[in-house]
Amino acid sequence: MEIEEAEVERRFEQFKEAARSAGVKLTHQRLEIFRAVASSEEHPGAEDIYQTVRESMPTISLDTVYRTLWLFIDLGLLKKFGQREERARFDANLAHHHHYRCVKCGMIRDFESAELNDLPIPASVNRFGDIVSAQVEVQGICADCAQKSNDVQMTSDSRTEERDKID
Amino acid sequence: MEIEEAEVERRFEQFKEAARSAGVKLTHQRLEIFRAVASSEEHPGAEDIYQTVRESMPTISLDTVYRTLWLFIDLGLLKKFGQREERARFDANLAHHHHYRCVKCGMIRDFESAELNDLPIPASVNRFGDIVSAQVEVQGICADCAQKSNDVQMTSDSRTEERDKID
DNA sequence: CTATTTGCAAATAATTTGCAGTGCG
DNA sequence: CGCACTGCAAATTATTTGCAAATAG
Repeated sequence: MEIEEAEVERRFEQFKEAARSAGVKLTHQRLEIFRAVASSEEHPGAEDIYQTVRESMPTISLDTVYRTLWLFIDLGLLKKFGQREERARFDANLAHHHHYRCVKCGMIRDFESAELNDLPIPASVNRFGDIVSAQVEVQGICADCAQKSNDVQMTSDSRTEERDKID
Repeated sequence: MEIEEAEVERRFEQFKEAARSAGVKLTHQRLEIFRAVASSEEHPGAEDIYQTVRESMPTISLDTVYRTLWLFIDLGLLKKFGQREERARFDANLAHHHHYRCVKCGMIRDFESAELNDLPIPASVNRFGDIVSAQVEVQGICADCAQKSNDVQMTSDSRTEERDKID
């Protein structure tokens, strides 16, 4: 279940470097939280990470785990699985299709592609289990959001507000 | 923003047929909820659907919307966007990669594929906006879950429990 | 008629926030 | 030694549940 030690170390060094150059403090909590994520191939949730880190650091709080994870994501040191889905979204299109989603506003649109319906899934995937279906998720900035960031142009620093709305 | 009327009607007739053969009652609420999802290309959330249906049916309650949506999904009349992510999950693998996920237990694993890293995204997708990245999501039943359902075999009807755990 | 389904209000679960104390750089 | 960071507890948001009244077939 664990990632190879060498890879964990590599991720870890890269992390420390990036954190320093971003000017964030390398606290014990942050190091442990990063290590917990980097050494798991489970795509753990916040609660899982909390439980893991607690073993070596019993006083850590769950909210520190959350704050730290979002911080790392802002810094590009971690990714969320899929975009953060704050809520369930529904689809009445039962045909095989693919998705485009805007990373700014969360807009999702379906599209069809016969070619993408028949993807060359590597044989190695079979080691995980059966394959039932597969589809493509495309991420981008939708036309509306591109428009908006043009409007705002250099009139203000929109970073803070963006973090709220999207991820 | 709306789906063509003909397509909505097609989905709607298919829905009524399927609901009848599943023996569920075709209440006014259910018809309106289905119509709201089928006529939107927004992949609306439960709250969005609630607000839409309320316009024609002001006394409907949000929990009816939820119950109805999950019912439709059980019946295969609707799909959720992505699998229902009940919580955020994190990934320290920053390289371009793809995902396998078990639809039973939610297990997620990364895999690499140079071929899938360069997908032929149809040009029509550009109408939505820029493309930043794209990856493949494979769904299946993982080896563990396949094992388990073998173990249980015909000893009991596991349907109820499954609904809890997965979707 | 009568089992389903609904609306309401209260319960959960995941995540976020305000605040005062703590420790990294 | 100051400001970023942390822990705590309370707040919020999405979703679920128990129960009595309403209704589809």
